[in-house]
Amino acid sequence: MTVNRDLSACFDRIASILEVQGANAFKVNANRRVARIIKDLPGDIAAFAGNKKELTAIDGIGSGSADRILEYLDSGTISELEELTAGIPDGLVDLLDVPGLGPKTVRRLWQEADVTSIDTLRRAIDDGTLESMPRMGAKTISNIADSLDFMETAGERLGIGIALPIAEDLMARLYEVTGTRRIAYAGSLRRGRETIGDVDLLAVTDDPDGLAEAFTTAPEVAKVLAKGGTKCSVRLERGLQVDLRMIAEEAFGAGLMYFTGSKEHNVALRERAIKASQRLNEYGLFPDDGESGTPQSRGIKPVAAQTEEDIYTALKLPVRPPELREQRDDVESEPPPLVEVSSMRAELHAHTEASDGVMTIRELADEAKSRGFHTIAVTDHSRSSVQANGLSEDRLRAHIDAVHEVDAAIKGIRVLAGSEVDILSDGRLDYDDELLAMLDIVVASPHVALRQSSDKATARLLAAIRHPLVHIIGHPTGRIINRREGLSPDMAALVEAASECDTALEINANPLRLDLRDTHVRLAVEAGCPVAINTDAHRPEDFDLLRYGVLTGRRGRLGPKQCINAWTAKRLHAWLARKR
DNA sequence: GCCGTTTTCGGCCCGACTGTTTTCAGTCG
Repeated sequence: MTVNRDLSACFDRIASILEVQGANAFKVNANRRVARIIKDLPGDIAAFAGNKKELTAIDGIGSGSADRILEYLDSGTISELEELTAGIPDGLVDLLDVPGLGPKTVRRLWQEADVTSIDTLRRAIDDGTLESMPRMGAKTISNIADSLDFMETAGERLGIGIALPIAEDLMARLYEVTGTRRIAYAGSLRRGRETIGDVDLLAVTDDPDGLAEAFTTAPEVAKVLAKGGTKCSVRLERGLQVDLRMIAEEAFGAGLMYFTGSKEHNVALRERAIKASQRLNEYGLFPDDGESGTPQSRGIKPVAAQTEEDIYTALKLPVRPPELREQRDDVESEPPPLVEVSSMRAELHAHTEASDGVMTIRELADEAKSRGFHTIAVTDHSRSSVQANGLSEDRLRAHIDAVHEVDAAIKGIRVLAGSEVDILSDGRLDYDDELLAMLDIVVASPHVALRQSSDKATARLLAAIRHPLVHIIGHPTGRIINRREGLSPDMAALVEAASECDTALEINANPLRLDLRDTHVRLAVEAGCPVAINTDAHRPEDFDLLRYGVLTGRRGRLGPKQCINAWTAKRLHAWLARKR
């Protein structure tokens, strides 16, 4: 799948160079769109080799892009990209990454001040070259310098597990401000993406100035980027940008929809509106009278604006949950029913102090019961996971008895004796079948050899999926977001085998993992294989991570019928018993 | 570059904020 990423980067680069060269903006966008399509493709782009017809069947990929994709798959290069690259200095495209610098400015910097890279830009600021350029005042130069400083310290996008609590804390603070009536988060956070670039907050308030003041002077704010009557933008100390938009209560739905995006979804909705002689913006859906000027500024009453549901309905479209607004489906397609946190009834992957958790079996069971679950599986690590205090065979036998004792003693929840068994690098499991057969549930997970080849990883995971005693494959790729790539198996082959063998693939809800990832979940859903959402709890508070797994499931179109944690106790236990 | 129930050309989403200049271009989302 690294081919997808590399090829996607090629199209992004083509777009960037064209942009700096001043090419038609729509041409630039078309290339960006192709880059995005390839990056989001759940399967390997190499599967399209030699098949132009299937490529152009994808919305957004035309004849020209298809040719360039085929050329890349055939030769590893795109001649057009090489020509474009030869026409500009190395490093020029990097300047587009500087916040506040766009293609027009980069072009001017290059042609008028001989700035061709981040380094030469820094020098041009230091030696005063920039000051001599027209439309380059002290404030602009100071902002560019700040951006360069910011880039040196800023890391990657923040994980949703960090960004969401930050947003919730900030929202709680803004709720305290007099006059605040409503606060919501939008953007990629609301769509449940695994990483977040910036946070969008929407507010309804009787005192916009007071709220803007409170927001921009909050203690965690490091820099105020913008402060206007309806929009403020700040950067927090840990680098996260937060935008606050103040909107009217009667247009809350329109604002929420607009700022939730995705951008591509918004474009699709606007195009839909235009076809119906309407105009859609963040203030509402308006009839288009053909006059110039914004409809809201001319006193035109919106057709819909109060809620998102009103707007979708007025556009004659099905209401789409935020997680499915990445524009991977046509806006007209009916979204399927999706899993919800409240529909989760079982936790099937959790640890106790026997391996690397902190709870006793009883404490784990009590915690699960307090969450309203009908089943909790005790799945401590197996013997090879030495770093996690994995259980020897003898310890596991004693542990099984201890779990069954708690199960007999506690009322209102079933406590299953299980194990998170290592899938060894060659696909064998870490315990003998005889011992595995004594367990109520087996979660098999890869923990070591996470850099092996795609072919080996596929064979390894297929062996575990097909093992007659395995119920669930835990965190199938072993990736850690922003830290470790993990395995890249042929996911299409895995979900097909999982479907045949009735083995569940896990969405590990830990926000550092989210593994399966959303695009993999979608493949699993399409293949019809069972999917589990587990928190992999080591501490009581880890049960709260469930929401991240549910968001990921929803982004993959996972419904409660296919999610084994949402099943009734009777159905789940019957399903587990079939592999015993 | 892509697209098409207005189809092979002509259009392609829309508004806020900033900085600099004095009416708007550029950037961003």
